[in-house]
Amino acid sequence: MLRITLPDGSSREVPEGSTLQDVAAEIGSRLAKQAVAGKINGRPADLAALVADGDRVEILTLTSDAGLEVYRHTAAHLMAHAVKDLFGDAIQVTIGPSIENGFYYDFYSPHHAFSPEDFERIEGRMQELVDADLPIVRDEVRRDQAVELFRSLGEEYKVQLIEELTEPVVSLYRQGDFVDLCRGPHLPRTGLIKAFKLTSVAGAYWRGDEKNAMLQRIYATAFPDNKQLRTHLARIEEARKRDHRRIGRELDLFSFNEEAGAGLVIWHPRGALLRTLLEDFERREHLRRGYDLVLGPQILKTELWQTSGHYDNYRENMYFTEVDGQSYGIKPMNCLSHMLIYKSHMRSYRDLPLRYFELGTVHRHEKSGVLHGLLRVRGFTQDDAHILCTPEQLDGEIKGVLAFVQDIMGIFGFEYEVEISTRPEKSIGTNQDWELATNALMGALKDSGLEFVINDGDGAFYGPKIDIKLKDALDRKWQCATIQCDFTLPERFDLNYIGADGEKHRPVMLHRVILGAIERFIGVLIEHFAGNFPLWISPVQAIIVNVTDNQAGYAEQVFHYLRDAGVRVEKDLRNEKLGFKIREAQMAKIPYMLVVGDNEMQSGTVAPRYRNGKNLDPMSAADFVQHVQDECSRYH
RNA sequence: GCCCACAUAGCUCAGUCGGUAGAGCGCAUCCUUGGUAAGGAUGAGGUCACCGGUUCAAAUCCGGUUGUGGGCUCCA
Repeated sequence: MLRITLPDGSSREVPEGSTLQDVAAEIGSRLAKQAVAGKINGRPADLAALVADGDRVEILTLTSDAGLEVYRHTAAHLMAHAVKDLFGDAIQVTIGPSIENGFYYDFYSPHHAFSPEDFERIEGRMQELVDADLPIVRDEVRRDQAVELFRSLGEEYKVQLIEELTEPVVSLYRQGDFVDLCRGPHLPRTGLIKAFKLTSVAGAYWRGDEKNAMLQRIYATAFPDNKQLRTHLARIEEARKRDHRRIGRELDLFSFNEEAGAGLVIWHPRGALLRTLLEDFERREHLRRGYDLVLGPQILKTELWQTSGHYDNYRENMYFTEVDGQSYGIKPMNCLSHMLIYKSHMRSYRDLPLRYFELGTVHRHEKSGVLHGLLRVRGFTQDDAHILCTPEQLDGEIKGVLAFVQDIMGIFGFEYEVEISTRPEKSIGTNQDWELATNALMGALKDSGLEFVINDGDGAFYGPKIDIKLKDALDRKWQCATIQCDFTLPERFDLNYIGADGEKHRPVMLHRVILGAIERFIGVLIEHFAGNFPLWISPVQAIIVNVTDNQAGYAEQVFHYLRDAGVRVEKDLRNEKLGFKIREAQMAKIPYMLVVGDNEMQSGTVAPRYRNGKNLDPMSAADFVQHVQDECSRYH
């Protein structure tokens, strides 16, 4: 007998030669049925794997992420099998991992571009392979044998993968006549895959390197049953409805125009108002926290961009213009004028920290393929600040920014993830600088009690950084706030201050944004609220709707009263039925509809209806102003 | 930038085999004065993204450009 340990700490005896499947059966018939794979001493393994005396054993089911991952990875093999059956030697298989909510498989297919029309055939073949219930068998062979095998199959990408492995023995998984190099584990039979769907096809570079061949990636998803699959697809459909590009058009917030140029936002009245409200909010919040408002020009001489290093490192992304033989660079970042402001005086340590804040509009020539609604544009406005301080002040300044970020995200109710990126291979600055800055960033995060992940070697070449990523409706993460230490600019611009010792010292610089780019932030904001903005930031807070023409004069009076009182109000006095006007206002997601009929006119009131359909008791216009003010102040 | 797809009225879309353009919504006018998510009638709107090619004939086929979408790479 063998003695094994289970995750709950209990131990169990099983006969010699037992597999994970046997162990599962030993524990319970239901577990045996639900098992998809397992772990032996923490390492993932097939159900067919043998257990040994003293092993720590865990059974994975579809209720765990790890189990679902195995399930989807097996589904990826199933899809590759089907594609190989249908397209044969014309294609080569490469890799196919499971991902969040699904999986993909990359194929090298130089002669056939997969299209959604192929999906049905591929799904059909997958179903046949499921129905055939093929056993999935693990096979371990020497590396050279594996190379030989895949070479004979014409699978050059697999050959390349194996040749780069260091292990003397590699594992293969076979199902029917399909064989794939794979670490595993996998489900024991193809018949266990229940619900899957191919979702999209896209190009992807081999190994994610743009110098390599372009492969074709088929995205798909798989769930334990059809109900869960349908739920997932419905959720994606729901998310599409809150796509900021769609809502932006429906609410008439902004547009793009082919004649104006790609990635250049055109703000319509309501969108421009929303943006202005955000910007006003930002100015207030920055002034409260000891920032100075500054403004720099849109274009600066090219020589200055050479001094800063942007010309050497960022030229590809910049727009240039030349007048009277003088070349200017249109600013892609706001730091330059901030450096010049610092340099405009002799600085004492008593002046520090200096916090220069600018809602700075920048232009960057982003690659055409990356543009995406408001979330990735070529012209945008950052809520940018550069903090110049002494090394001793660095820690406190970083904490101040983190607290700022938390305040603001709390006001909007955003979910976010925090990442810290450390020194990359190609970088400048001394080890001492990097250590100081990295420790300061990490220490501040720890002290702030924020959870974070470390991206080793992912920092900017000029310094480490903290990134805060918001999630959009489709669960994609978008970087908004970022805090970056910068060693180059104080150096390049020879910034200094006179310390208490009477000597010149180099200040430390922090570059930071809170919302990031206003455009991107609004994009995420739209999706977050599905266009139902909180009252304090709604471009239109209320709309007056009259029941008949009879109240038009009274409605006008109320309208002017509210507008004078600072309420962002519109009026709909058209000759339409009340229900029709309510419906339109509702679809425009306007928070309050103020109904005025004969009753209200006689009593000098309005009858507010909230966009969730609830009615408030009729109140005077003055009371409504108070009501709006109260609601706005509750939100921030 | 790369791969694939797409571009028809303000919006959402139909348009068969290449034979000269259609719907709903919206808009305008008129009727209707109606109390909380669509009242009715009539009408106007399109160089089928742009440029070129094939053809007797192009929204339709081919090439290019621009823009858009899904990804990859890159990034706020």
